[in-house]
Amino acid sequence: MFSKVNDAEFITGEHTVLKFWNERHIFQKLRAKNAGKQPWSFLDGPITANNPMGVHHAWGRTYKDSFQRYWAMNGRDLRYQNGFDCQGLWVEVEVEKQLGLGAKSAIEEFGIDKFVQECKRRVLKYAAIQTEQSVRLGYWMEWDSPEELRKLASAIGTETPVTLTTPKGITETAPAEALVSRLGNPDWGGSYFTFSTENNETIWTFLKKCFERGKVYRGHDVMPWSGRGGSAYSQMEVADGRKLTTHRALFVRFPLLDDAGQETNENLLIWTTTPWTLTSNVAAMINPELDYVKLQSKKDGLVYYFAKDNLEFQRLAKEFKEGFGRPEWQWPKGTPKLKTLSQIFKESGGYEVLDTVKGEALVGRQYRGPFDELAAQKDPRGEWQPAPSQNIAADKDTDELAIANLDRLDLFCESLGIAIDESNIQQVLLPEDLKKLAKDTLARLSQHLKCHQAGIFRQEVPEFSTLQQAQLFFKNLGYRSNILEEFYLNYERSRNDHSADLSKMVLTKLHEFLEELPAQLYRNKWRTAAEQHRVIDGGRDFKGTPNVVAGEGTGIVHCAPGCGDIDHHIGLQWGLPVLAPLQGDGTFKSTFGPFTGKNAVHPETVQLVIDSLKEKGLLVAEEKYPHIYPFCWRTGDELVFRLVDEWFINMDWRDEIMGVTKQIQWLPDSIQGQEREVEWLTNMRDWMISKKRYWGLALPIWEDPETGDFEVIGSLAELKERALDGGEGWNDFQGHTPHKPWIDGVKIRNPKTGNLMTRVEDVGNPWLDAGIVSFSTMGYNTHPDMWKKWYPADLVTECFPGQFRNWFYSLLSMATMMDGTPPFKTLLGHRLVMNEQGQPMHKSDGTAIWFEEAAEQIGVDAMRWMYLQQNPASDLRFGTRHPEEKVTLETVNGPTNTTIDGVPTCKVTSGPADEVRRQVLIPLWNSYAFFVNYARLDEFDPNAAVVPVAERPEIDRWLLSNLQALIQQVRAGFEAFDTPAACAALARFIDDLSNWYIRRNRRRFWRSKDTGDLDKRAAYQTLYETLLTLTKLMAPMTPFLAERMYGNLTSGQPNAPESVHLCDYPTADESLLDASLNRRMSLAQTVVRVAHKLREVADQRVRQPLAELRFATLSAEDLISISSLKEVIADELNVKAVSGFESLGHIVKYTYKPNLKTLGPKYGKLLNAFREELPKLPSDLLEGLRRGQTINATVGGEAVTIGPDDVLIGADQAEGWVAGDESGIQVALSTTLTPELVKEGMARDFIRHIQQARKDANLEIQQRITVDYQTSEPIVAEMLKEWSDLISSETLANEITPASGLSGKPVQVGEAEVIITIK
RNA sequence: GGGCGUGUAGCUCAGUUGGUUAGAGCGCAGCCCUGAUAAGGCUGAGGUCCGUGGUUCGAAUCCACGCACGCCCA
Repeated sequence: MFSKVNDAEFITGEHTVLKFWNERHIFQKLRAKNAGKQPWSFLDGPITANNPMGVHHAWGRTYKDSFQRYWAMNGRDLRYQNGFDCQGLWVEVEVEKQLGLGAKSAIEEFGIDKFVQECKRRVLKYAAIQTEQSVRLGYWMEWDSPEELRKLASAIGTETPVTLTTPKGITETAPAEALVSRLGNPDWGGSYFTFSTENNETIWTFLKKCFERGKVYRGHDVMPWSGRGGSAYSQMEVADGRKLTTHRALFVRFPLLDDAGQETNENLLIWTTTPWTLTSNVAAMINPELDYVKLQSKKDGLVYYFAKDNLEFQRLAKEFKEGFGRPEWQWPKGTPKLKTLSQIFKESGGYEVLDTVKGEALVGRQYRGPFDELAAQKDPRGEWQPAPSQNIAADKDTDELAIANLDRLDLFCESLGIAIDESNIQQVLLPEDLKKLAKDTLARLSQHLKCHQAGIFRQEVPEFSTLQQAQLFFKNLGYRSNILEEFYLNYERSRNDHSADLSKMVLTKLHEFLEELPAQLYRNKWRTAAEQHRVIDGGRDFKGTPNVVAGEGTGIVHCAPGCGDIDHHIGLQWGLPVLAPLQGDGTFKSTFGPFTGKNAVHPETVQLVIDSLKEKGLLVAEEKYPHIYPFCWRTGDELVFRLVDEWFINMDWRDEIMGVTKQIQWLPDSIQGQEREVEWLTNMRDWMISKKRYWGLALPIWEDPETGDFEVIGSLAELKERALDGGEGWNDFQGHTPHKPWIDGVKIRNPKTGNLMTRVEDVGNPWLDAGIVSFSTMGYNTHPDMWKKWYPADLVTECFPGQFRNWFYSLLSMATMMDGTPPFKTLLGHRLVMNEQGQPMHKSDGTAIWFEEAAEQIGVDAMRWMYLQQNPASDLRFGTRHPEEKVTLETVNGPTNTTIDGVPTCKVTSGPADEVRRQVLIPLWNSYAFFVNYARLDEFDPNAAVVPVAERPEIDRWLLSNLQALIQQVRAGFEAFDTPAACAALARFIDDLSNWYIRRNRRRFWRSKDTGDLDKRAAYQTLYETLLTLTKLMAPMTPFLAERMYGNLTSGQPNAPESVHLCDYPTADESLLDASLNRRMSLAQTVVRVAHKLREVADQRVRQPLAELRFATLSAEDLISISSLKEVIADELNVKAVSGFESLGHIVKYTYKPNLKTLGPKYGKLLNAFREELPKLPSDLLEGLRRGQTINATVGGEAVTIGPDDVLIGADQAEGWVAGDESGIQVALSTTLTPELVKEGMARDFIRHIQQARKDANLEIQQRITVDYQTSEPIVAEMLKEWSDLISSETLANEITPASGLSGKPVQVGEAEVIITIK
């Protein structure tokens, strides 16, 4: 017997279901049921275990859970392993805050070991929290018990043994560190933690493979650096610490040199706010498109170049008046307004503008640097770390440019693609040949440069389109030979002067140039900074705006590749030497003469720079310059940019990764994931895998401090062997996880030198941790059979913006290196969760919605449906958090007014969730409630003899047929990872069920209980079957609601599985699928829809019966189809008669329009004539078309043949009828009312009002009443004479009596006003 | 600067190989239905289909150029 169903109360219902699952161990039963069957492999992307979950995490987790539930119901075996991302700076930052540690040195004082244990503790704490939240979402995974995780968290860092019970029921007793290092291993079960030893060790395996292929190398990068903090900062941290400050800014001249290397009286004028960086100057950057003035100072006759716009530019004029964008950032008192350059030169004796040139003209000019006397400037290599030399060799081999012996000019020409020999060299002079020569030369230059690029410069080589462009490129590269110039001049001359000698000269110079080019390029590598000072193109940033602009400076920017981010990038592009002046503590290195040991940002250092420049006569002017500058948010010190050593993986095997990428299905299609990933792979740089921090993967790189030799170790076993074989420190390390600081004590012997090798200090990039999981979590090293079973994953899913270069990238590249295969078959990406206005939600302004706030206010089923129905390619506008409205949440553990992390809980509203409830969940629930509540009254027995479907009424067969179609659609949706399609199909079906089937069939359920007729039983059985199937279909999507409905529908059914999630997923019964029935019903629904519209037009409410509806169709078949459903139509529309006609010509005026789609191809240009003339053809002729005949007519003066398909027929207004049409079906509705019809309409109104009154009075369905009414209209009594029996039986009224003195609001019965009361 | 994508109703978005009167949901206005329904249905108002030019009998759709926005890259 079913339990009575009341309001849905979705959220408390979810709580009940959670308890039910828990108490009955449903998840465990599901796993047992499918154990050992065909696997379906899902690989979870690790969630950062550093904060509680927000609603944005729930989207992906809903996909993950729904697909797993779907495949489990299809009998597949699953791993159910969740993942936590545990290592990295994000954890360190939070732990530092928590412990009040201000700087890197503070961490070291605190103790790296204790710090690392704190990081583990935090991760375990949040893993426990996220586990609880995920359980609330209904996310079925093999979860570790949150209590066990908390137990480990509190014990970490102590030696006391702890007893851990794992999800697979194994108990182990050991110190927490040892237990934690093994979390997630296949024997224990439970979530994987990327800090586990297996995860870290598998990354070692990967890095070893990279090393064996010669891909690991040491390079460098320039990072924001805090001297006192002793650490590099991320962009985010930098943004936090910005402050307004005043620097001593300098205008400095760099004397330009002539071709012979002698100083001229011309100078570049540069400007800097960081004087200390001048010590490491290498180049000067200009913007080639900008105009530069050539200005002569009257004081000493020196000539200066700087941006023309800067001469009169009022620098910081706006900031002087308005400040720097924040109220507290006003122009500092005592700092004078900035002078224009014009003013500065006027004050020192005046100036004269000699000329204006484009920046392009300066490119390649050499100059004398401001601190060339320093040893660092004379070091031939600077800090440049060449890429592995074998790469350069390899690239040289691919240089296909055949530089043949000059004696065989013909061969050379041939290599350039010009067929010619020396005997007819005259032909070279033909303009076409010159053109071709120029074109081919440029192409060859591009190709040639690309071949020699590696290890020398990084600038992308364009396909040169002009010789000037090529020349400029070479100048940027510091190419100093004049051969190119000569070639260029000869080429220009030969275009006008066709002589064989000149022609030969062109080819000779070209040959010489190409021959010399590599030597020139490689020579640059060994030139000192002092020898290489030159003007270069400053390039553009990622937005395409030039790095160098006129305005604040001089339009010439001094470039110190070891001291600035842009400088570094541009420097690498053009192959400049990199001078790194600073040590880790922010002081100068020993190669910087008088600066050695001085702090870069100390005022004394600035003074020293100024004094030195003055002495050399290079200081043009000095000023106080206020600006926003980054400071260390911990120490308050000014940040500097510092060159740091980093470790890289050379990604020159990108083609292999692309090959793997292309074997994967990337969803959704519209996002072009594969193309994006391939594009990223095409453009990406080498992978920087190191980070100068404490908590993370210990990079398994051991270095010989003397020679710089390094080795990558592939496993702890290998390390142990090496450490015990002549190394040291293994015994002290043993018993600890391979993290800093413990691992750092292990040393190995360099077989080449016999020196001890020490591990590099760095930790790893955290994307290594996440990228290895397709190997580590499936046991690649330790459980190879298991790995073979589960690899590759059938699905991974993740929020995609950003992941193409993060997780997806690391998964793909690591799998390519490890196994050469795709780590997953399908990737389903989804976009971001936004607020209702489409804006991002922020933690800081209180608009971020926490998971539990949404779960306990919106309901998890509604949330899940929202995610699943959302197009994954679009942002989801989830809802709004109202930070000012605090609320108390009723959770499964009782009321709370804070989130799991202690934030006060606030009101959350969501339009989309309301809609889901209104359109899907409530109609479904109401359908279910309708069934259950009538079935209870009727004592319907689900086990009663089944009425064969074939014997059930057509509408039952229609519903069941539609249900089979639905099963197919939902299955197809899941299998294509297209949940929106599945949701849409379900929503449509639920609408049909509720608003068509149930509404149409209500009366079949009302008949008194002892009737016991087959028709009624058929109705119950049809609806029961449908609802039960729906619960199974929806179980993966709305697991709670489905479980509740299923539980009640199957109560007292001993053979039914105890949970909907233990059922098999429904399979369509094709024998019940009746496409023609579905089509017929859909036609009838069309007729009904049109007729409803017509009632609207005629202003006739549905309760008013009408005499007749007539319809006509294009095909006889449709006419029969609709006729078969006449009763349905009549009843639905409240008309007395429904009749089908071949033509409605007698009551309807037909309109004919040309079907352009079919006529277009046949008659093309006549179409306009068709449009005009066809409707005007004689109506008897056109009528033939309606009967399916082909007619001949004259259109546009031409004889044409028109078939029935060539016209579109519509129905227009007629007299006494209203008429309309849709999709070829014409419908006419009689509007003439007889007194009988009017009275019947009144009766229906009367019933309706009584029913409303019953409802308002909350009467039970079966309760009987008496009715009083009062009216001044005699027609009411007349109506009742005829209709009181019906009214009484419909409303369970014992009597209907006229009365007087009734109070209450009169209601409309037909035209009459009546007061009706019930009791 | 290069590549990719997007531009359709107040908002969010569909729109098939080019075809007639460009659709849906939300919101707004009105009406209707309802003894399962705190739901639902219908109608209406609301459109320079980003702009310009081209191809075509016919363009939201195809092509070219431009504009705006987004993403990726350097």
